[in-house]
Amino acid sequence: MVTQRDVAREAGVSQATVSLVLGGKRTSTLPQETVDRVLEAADRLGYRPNRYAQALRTNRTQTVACLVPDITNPFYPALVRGVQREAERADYDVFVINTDGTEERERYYVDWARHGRVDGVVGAFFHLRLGELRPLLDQDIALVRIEASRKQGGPLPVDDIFVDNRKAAAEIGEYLVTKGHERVGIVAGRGGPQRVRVDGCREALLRHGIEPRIALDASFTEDGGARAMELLLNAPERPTAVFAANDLMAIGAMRLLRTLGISVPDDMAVAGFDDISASSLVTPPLTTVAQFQMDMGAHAARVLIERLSGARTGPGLAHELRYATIKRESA
Amino acid sequence: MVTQRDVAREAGVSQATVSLVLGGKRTSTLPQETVDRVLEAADRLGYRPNRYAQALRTNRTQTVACLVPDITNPFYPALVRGVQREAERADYDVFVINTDGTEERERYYVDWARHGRVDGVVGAFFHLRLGELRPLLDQDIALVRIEASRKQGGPLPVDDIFVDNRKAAAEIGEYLVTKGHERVGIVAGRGGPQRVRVDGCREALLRHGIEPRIALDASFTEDGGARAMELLLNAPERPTAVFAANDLMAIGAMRLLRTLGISVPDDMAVAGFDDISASSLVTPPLTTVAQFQMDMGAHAARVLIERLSGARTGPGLAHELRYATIKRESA
DNA sequence: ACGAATTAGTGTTACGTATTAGCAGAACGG
DNA sequence: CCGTTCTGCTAATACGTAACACTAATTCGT
Repeated sequence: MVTQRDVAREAGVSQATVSLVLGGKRTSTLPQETVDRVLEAADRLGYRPNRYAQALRTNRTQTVACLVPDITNPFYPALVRGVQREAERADYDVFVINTDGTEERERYYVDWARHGRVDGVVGAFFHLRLGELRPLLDQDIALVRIEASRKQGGPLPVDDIFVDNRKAAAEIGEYLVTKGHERVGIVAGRGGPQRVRVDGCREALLRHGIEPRIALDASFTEDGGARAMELLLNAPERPTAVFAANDLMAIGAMRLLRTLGISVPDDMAVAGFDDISASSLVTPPLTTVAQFQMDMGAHAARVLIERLSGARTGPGLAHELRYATIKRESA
Repeated sequence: MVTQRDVAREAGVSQATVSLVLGGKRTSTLPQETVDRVLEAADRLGYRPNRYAQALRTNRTQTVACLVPDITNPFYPALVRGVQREAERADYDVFVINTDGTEERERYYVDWARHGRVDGVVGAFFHLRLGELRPLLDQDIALVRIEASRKQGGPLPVDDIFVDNRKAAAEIGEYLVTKGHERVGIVAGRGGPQRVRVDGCREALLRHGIEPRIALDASFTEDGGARAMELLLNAPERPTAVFAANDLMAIGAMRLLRTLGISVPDDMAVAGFDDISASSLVTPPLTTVAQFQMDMGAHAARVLIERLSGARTGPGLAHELRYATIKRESA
């Protein structure tokens, strides 16, 4: 392992000089000749800075954490990829952490992040509120959140990246109404961003005098979607359309409908949310809301890195990103 | 930030003693009373070791890297999750890196890993051979590879985790034959694990006197699958069944077939490989080979950590993991 | 009773880097 | 010609930890 001392010996200067040259600081305006000599020596020996020594000295780790509920949830890989792309550009490494969307693990990893392993965090939190994230800021760790609705900005330097899930869900609700549906069901999991989606859709329907029947299931997976769908089917006044708060649940619902011989969209229209890759592949293809996760991750990382470099200061901003309703054949 | 010095002051001992106690080494068998006092002080102050200082001192980073082509490829998230689960258990953090399956990026990140940021690497390499990975070993960085076929083990301490893709693909070939198909096409991308899949299926077919027509496309995506399928359709003696070397290509092929009004499986049987989550959701559900990616990742991480802890030594082993052919409705 | 062995620690150092303080010599001003 | 200001560098230090080499006090063996 080549150190600055080795480079210094090779170039006939001191370690301090090597550090000055490689640090790139113009504080002590070294003559070009010396700079060249050092750079050439470093290159010849294949010098690479020891990030751990740098971190110990500077308290900067060139590392960020990306906290997501579960990388195997098809919503998150693209988001993570976006973060990684921008982080790589700025020479940061990325720890990817799964919180499972549990409060315990969210807490655990916020605490973990507080203890010097990272300079900043991009996180999608299901449980933790700003107050509980504050210890991060106190430790001078930058934080960008991925959110499902606009949070009112306080004075803290926490940026939010969000897609207006409420509005998007409302758009789906409106769409179902324009399609002539008068009895609409909503299928959702508990917690996470599901709540605002349910609310948004419901509000839109109420504006048209439609009170949707809402079926919740503990888990927002295919099975959960099927179970919740079953609840709706067994209730009196079966709906003619259903909005599922995410695509997995929508697909689970569609599967149940198929086994029961209920045709989609003729007997039951189905719409989802997220536009996971499977959504365009199922039969019929799913009407849903796309969120451009890669953009979200990339934007989050850019903002985080601006905070870290000092290019961005002051209270955090809410960055609204676009969505798109994708009308396919299921509704 | 609480350091050992703070704990030492609180407990009325020296920093060296704190290090001994927390290091857990029984070298100098301290009396329980002192141990308790130190532990209690550490707990009271909320001491957390500074990993960067530890790394600088010990050359051990408690960090591993997981190199995959692309986290947004549905094959990899579960694999990554498996790695993370086992790494977390052993108190390692995980850098997740996307190589895009390009030689340039694979090289770049092998070089990156050589420079002290990680203790070990779990990697799925498309291009780099053992010789090019050797620098890692020379730097005493452990390496476990994710492979698609058994590699003959040399003396190097590199473990391979693999599923016998050749055999699995052969099984699909056999299955198509038992279904009565006599003209079979194969659709695949170039490079990566696709080659052994193509070979395995082809060999099985040849054993039954069937020479498959093979259509390659540069990219192993849906679009690539559709393009390759088109080649097969335009050729004389159109096949009655097609094996796609991964599910994305199979799904792309099925999509094209649907637009052309060719019924699956009646006019054209389709089989894939990987069992990505979308495969069970498409219509008709796809016959394919499941690989239990989470197990692969977890096993890889366990082996890696055994290497790091010294629990495993000597030449690397090839660890064969199970697969399962999943017969659904598409073939 | 006395040397040897054990116990219970401590002092010190090194890891590789960034940074501050400062030094020797040259250039400069008057 | 002497004091001042640059220029071009270096010595020293600190970051937090692990581990080696010690020591002082106690216990043990015979």
